[in-house]
Amino acid sequence: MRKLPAKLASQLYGAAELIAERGLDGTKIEDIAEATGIPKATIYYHLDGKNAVLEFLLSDLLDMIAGAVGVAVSSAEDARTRLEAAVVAQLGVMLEHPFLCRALVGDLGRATRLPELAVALRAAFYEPIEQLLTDGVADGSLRQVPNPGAVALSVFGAITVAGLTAAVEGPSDDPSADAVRLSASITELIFDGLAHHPRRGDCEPGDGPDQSE
Amino acid sequence: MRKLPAKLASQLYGAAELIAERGLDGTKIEDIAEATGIPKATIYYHLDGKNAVLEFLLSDLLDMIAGAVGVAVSSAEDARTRLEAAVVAQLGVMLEHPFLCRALVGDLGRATRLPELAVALRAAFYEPIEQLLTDGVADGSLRQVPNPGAVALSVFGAITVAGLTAAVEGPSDDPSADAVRLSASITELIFDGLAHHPRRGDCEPGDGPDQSE
DNA sequence: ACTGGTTTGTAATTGCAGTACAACATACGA
DNA sequence: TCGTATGTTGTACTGCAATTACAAACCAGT
Repeated sequence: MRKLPAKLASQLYGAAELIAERGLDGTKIEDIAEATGIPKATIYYHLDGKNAVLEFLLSDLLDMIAGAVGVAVSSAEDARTRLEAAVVAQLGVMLEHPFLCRALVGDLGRATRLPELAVALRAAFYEPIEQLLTDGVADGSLRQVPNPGAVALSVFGAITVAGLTAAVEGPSDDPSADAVRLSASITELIFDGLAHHPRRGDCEPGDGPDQSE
Repeated sequence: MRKLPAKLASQLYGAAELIAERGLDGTKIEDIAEATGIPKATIYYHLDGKNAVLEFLLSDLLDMIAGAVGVAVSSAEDARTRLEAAVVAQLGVMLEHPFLCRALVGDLGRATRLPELAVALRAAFYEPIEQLLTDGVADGSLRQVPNPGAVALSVFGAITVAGLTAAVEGPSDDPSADAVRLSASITELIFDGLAHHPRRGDCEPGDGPDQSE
């Protein structure tokens, strides 16, 4: 796993769509060779096999996500605001790279079984959120919940599943606009929930039925 | 895909742990034969191949989930209450069958590429939630959101990711107690959100900071 | 031109899924 | 009891595709 020459790296992306479409199993090394223009022997010279191709592509995606989220998270705002920014950032990268996302979903199992990727996955998706939730409690922008771990996981799930689904459903014309739209829905859910309650600040008891519970 | 004799079906479960551990790729048909005690030739007599083994195991899991959720959903309560029950039901089944869940995560890609399973997946996980959200708006127990589809997807993601992770992390001594605990965290998130706000009914403006937005 | 890394074509080699088939078992009605 | 249909299983075989081996270029830099 030496560092792959840049030219080859860029050619390898030509295999992303193929893998996304058919899964790694359904993709022969020969197909990858043909799609990328890199001969089989050369692929094997640089990479350890088919898995390594996937690993390369996905770790790149995860790095991009981790990077974008990292920027979003390190602003000076309160945690709630940074969480919103992180969601937009994460979805932005995902929608920007639908094929890689599809490949990720399609070979998630393999990905989690490749140790490096499993770590990168956590780092890209889960850890920033977990951190923001605890930050939010500290700076008062988010409320304290009884079981932060489980909640962080659910938030992570909400964002990631929505993003992956959107990415899988179809490449969009304007990924970043879609990312903003989608993240608005998600943040509304995770901040305000689905129950009826007065919005922050206003307080009309007539707003929702209040019998039960 | 005739209907597999009950005895074989039960033996097949012996392969779940193996597949969960190593993935379907890493599991040879011979291994499955050995683990289940069903000879290879017999497996091929009844099933169409390795994928069919996974398909059998997972469709069974999905049926169980769909069944349990179906019961939870069809009570006479309001949608919000039924959604809580559905979450408990879904998590209950998942935690009851950690190996199957691990196999599901591990071979999600394959699963979504097997048409029958893809449908069963939607039916077990996503559709009941989507339905409950619209029901909830109708009966007033949940509020209307701007983009119901995206929100349903996020709710689905929140529940499912939390459940799968819990199932993957390790078999528990008391699955149903864990399911209740976990579902409490999740429902709190999806109903009340993470922002500070007065709980339904009470209304102290001093409760949360109110400057921004 | 020499050396050490790359690149690539062309064979092997290997492992495993899936298939073929024959022998055997079991059930059940005639 | 026999015959037939259906299931069970061992064994050998086929075929595909991943991986490896290797030799012949190629391309710096010195």
